[in-house]
Amino acid sequence: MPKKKSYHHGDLKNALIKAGVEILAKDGVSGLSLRKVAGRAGVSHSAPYSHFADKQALIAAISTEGFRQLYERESTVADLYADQPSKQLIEAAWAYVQFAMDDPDRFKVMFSAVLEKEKEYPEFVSESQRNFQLVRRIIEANQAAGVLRSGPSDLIALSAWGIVHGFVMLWLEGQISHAVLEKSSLRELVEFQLRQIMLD
Amino acid sequence: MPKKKSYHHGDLKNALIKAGVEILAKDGVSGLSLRKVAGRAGVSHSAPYSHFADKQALIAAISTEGFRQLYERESTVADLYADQPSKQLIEAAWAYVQFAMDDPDRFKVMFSAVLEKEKEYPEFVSESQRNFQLVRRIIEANQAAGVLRSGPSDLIALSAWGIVHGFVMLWLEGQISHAVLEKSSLRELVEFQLRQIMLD
DNA sequence: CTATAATCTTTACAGTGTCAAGATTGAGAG
DNA sequence: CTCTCAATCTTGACACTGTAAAGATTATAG
Repeated sequence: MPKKKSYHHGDLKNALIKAGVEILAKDGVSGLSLRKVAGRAGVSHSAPYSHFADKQALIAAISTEGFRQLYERESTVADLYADQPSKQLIEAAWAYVQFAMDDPDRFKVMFSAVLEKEKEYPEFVSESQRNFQLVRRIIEANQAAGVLRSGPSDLIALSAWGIVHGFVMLWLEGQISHAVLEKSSLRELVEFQLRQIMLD
Repeated sequence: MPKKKSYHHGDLKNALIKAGVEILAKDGVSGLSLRKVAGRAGVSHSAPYSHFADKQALIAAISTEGFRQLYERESTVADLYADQPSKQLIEAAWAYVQFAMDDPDRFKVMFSAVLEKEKEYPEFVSESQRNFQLVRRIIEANQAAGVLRSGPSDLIALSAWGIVHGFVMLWLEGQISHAVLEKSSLRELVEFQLRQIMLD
């Protein structure tokens, strides 16, 4: 890990991503500015432009890194419960929710960056597709075990992802009333949501 | 509708909300600035501060108005198919998706404004709760008709809302691959998603 | 009719993203 | 080893942003 104090930073690109994640966690998405990121990395305000075309590009890089870590967590859980499909499904969903709650603002940014920049940020696209393929594998294991209905696994994966993602989003935006939250823990709620698409 | 050209606008508050919605549709969420909104309403750049505490407050008002219109649409559909629960459910979901697609940026803003400002924007809270109660009524009708599993209607409503909302969000952020979209129309996809939680 | 409060304008300031020009330096060619 | 050049970083500038303070205008209540 180079950390000399010379004119050239050495690994500024990654340092900026890291600084961005930290600022995101501390000041939220509205507090994320290029200049603050540069400052935190100990570099002048327009140094980032040597590594990123614009602010969007930095955000895309942060998002990409986020998807990498998400995959790391999800695949670990998936491997751990590879022999118990239904548990695998629920624990993976729970890991997803936890990931979102660990750093809500980064999570939001991950899903508000790209739109149709598929051409501009190919790494982001491939990383997010890798995550979807993992979900799909989990769904197929559950179909084989009779836990989920048969049918096109990509569409069912979309359902499973959608139900969990939708729940997380509604939770993050405070749309889930206290009345509901008092009755059950978040963990129980997530499991209940998923069980809606699981066969008895 | 007063539209005189005097010093006092007459109905600036609503004019600002309207201008905001228009800018949102044209320039997207990143193009929404208080100054542009003021300009479009034909007023100086800090006139909005007579009606809104800050930019967040304007956004909250736009969101609140959005939820009002959403309720309008949803309740119309719900009334129309009141005697066919399963159709009522699917058409309501489809109306939700269409609402999001009509104006994606406004839809996003509606779900990215409040967080825990429950105290600061009570109208927003009550309006969004009104929408949830409507979903809940639809769910209860479907439970009574044996279309949905029995169980706490608030939790099942959360599932239904979550699955549709999650789908919309993933769609809006380009997370739904072309491969999936080529096989089915959006309408078919939405119906497929919902059928995951419906009994056969 | 007049005082007051609401509404709108003007002016000002600190932050922001971005660009252009220049300074510094690491790495390869000779 | 030295020279050169391209990559990297800094400085300075610009237009635009949100927001606060002070002043102008006017509707309306008393």
